[in-house]
Amino acid sequence: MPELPEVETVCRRLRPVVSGKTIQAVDVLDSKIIRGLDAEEWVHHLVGETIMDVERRGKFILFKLTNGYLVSHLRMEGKFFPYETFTEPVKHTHIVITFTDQSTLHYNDVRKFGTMELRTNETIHTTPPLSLLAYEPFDERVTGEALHQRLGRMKSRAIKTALLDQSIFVGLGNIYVDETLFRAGIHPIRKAASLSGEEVERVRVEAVAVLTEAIERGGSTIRSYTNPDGVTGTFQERLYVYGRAGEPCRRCGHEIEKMKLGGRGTHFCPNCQQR
DNA sequence: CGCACTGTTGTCAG
DNA sequence: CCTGACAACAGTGC
Repeated sequence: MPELPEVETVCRRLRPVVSGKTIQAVDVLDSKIIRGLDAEEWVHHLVGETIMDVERRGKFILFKLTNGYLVSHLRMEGKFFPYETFTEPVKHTHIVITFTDQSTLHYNDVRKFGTMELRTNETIHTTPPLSLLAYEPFDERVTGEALHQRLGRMKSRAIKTALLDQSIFVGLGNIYVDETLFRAGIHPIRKAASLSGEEVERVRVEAVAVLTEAIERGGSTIRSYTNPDGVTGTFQERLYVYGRAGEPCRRCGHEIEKMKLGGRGTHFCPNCQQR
């Protein structure tokens, strides 16, 4: 379920629930989720570890362990369900972590795109996947000037495609990139290199604003099937373009359009976002 | 039934 | 290098 605001919301929810707990057992119901190690070795490393903290880097969740980190990415539909006692896993639950106090944490993922892998304290930030990420969007090193320079080298890419590239800008996914470009008044198919410094700064400011507001509202809950983990955001009520094709623009009343760009559904207002 | 679509990203070919 | 297409998977809706 995740872009940066949803992942941040999950981290905030899980942090008080799992911090300080020690792993007693791990059941791997589908090993496809695990990367890098055999399921057996992976489980062996985890058992006995205490979760010291839950952090976020981009769209990754970092479980800080006594030794190293468990790095988790939810991709399209990954979810964590914490339970106070033993609970029968629901459909599409692939990993069950049992703590020494008998509480559990279930990883559920309908499409099985999500991943979990182990990293040491030394290598976590210097090896993929985290080493491939740009700075956090709230980092002061992310300036309009730096972004403008980087985008200026992308001869043929559309601005939307460039912003979805996590090595260029971290945290935006298909919802928030469309919202960012609407707020900045930039058409999604504009060539990244064609944006002026002033336009790039506007994009940066709006991206940070959208991400911040979405975090405050607990993220967006789009395809709203019930989540037992209680993570249901309300930011979907504040969306200007995503999922609003055919509806009137909240700013000018023009009909919101939807097109295909780089294989992704792309929503925009043809009046507010001129080419 | 068939096909398009879905909050992601790693891989591969040109 | 850069870029776009596609795959990984399961479900929903038309």
